[in-house]
Amino acid sequence: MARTPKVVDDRREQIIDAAMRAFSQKGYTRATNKDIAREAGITPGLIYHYFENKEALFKAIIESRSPLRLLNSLPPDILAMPPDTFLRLMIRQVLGIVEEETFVRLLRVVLPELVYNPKMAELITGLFQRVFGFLISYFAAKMESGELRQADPALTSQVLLGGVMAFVLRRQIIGDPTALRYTQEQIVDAVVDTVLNGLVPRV
Amino acid sequence: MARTPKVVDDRREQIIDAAMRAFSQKGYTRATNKDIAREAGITPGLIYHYFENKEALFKAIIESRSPLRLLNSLPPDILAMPPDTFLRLMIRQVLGIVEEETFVRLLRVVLPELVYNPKMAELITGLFQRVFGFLISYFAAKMESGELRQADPALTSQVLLGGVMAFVLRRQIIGDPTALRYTQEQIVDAVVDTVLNGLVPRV
DNA sequence: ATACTCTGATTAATCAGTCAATTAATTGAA
DNA sequence: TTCAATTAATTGACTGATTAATCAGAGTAT
Repeated sequence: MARTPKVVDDRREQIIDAAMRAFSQKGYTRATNKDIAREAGITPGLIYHYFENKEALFKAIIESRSPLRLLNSLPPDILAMPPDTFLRLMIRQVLGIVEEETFVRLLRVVLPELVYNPKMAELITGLFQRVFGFLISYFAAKMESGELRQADPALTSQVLLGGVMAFVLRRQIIGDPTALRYTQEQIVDAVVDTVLNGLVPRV
Repeated sequence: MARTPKVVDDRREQIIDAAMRAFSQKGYTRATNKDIAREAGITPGLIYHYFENKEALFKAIIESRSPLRLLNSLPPDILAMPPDTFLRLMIRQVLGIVEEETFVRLLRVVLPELVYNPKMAELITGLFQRVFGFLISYFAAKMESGELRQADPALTSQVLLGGVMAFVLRRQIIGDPTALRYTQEQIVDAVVDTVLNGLVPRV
C-alpha cells in the first residue's frame, strides 16, 4: 500500500519535526533514516523525495526552527525603561523562550554539532552577536546617562546573559535536579538582583 | 613487521591520548577505530588488546582525565580570605585550568555525549555539586558574618560560576572572536567587579 | 493520461569487533 | 653465556551488521 490519502499535507514539515525529535534524542550520526522515518510514520526512501540527503535535512531543521522571534517579541519602548524593569523583562522573555520544549530540543540538536562543525559555530556566533549587540547598546546608553555606573558593556552583557544561559544548560541539558528546583521567576530575581546591586552590602 | 621494539612503554595511555584527540575532533560516533589507531600510530586491532570495546575506551578517557585537581590546587587558608581576594583567586584558578588545552579537549569530548547520555549527565552533576558546594559554603559563611549581604548562596554561586562557564563555552567551543579578545584577567575582573559591586552606582 | 507521492527492495560502503599468524621480549635450564 | 620455550604485543585480513542513498514501480489525485 502506498500513500495513505492526504493524511498529512505538509510532509516536509512533518519530516523536519520527526528528524528534530530523532536527532535530539540520539544525535545526528546515531539517528538513522529508519528512526526518522518511523518517527514520521513514513518509509526511509521518502525522505529523499523532500531532502537531498541527511545533511540537507539537518540544515533544514536549523533554518526553519531558529528562534528569531526572541528579540522581536519585546515591547518596542523597552529601551527607554529603567535598568531594573528592562532587565527583568528581557531575562524573563529570554528564559521563557529558551526553556520552551521546542527550543530545548533545538538546543540538543545544535549543541553537539557545534563542537565539531565550524560552520555551525559561525552561525551561532552571528546569532549571539545580534542578541549581545542589543544588550550592549542598552548598557552603553544607560552608563552614559549615569543610570548605571561605568563598565565594559560587552563584558557586562556576557556576564549577565552567560549567567542565564549556564543556568539553562544546567537545567535543560544536564537536567541537574538542584538547578531545577528554582522557578524561572526566582532565577530572574537572582540574576537581576546580583548584577544590579552586587553582593557587597550597601551602606 | 610486528611490534616495534618498545617504542612506547605505556600503550594504554598512548591510545587514550589518541582517542581523546580523535573524539574531540570528530565526536565519539564519527571517530572510527581506524582514526584512533592512525592517531596512535598503531593498527585498529590493537585497541582491543587494551580495551574491551569502544565504549570502554571512552570511559577510560573520562576517568583518567577528569580535572579533580581543580579544588585541591587552591591555598588551604582561602576560606578565611575576604570576598574580593577569594573570588579573584578562585575564578582565576578555575579559568586557568578550564581553558587549558587538555581540559578544552575533554570538554569537547564530554559535552556532546552529555546531551544524549544520562549516565554522563549524572557524572557531571556530581562534579558540579562538589564545586558548587565549596562556593556555597563560602558564601553562606560570609553572608552570615555580614561581609556579604543576605542572598541565596546557591543561586549566587550559580550566577557567578555560570557567568564564567558560559564565557569559556563561547570562547573555547564556539570560538567566538569577540569573546576571545579578552584576557583571562579581564574576565576575572569583570565577573568579580560585577557580582560584588553591582551595576547600580553606589552613592 | 499525466504528474506527483510513496514504498520497499536493493546496493555499495563503512565500521566495530574477531582472530590466526607473526614478532619481540623474558625466563630459566644447561 | 646460550638458546629453546614461554608469554605478551601487534598486525592485518576478515566478518557480520548497519546504514545512507538509489530506484523501479505501485498507488493516487486531477
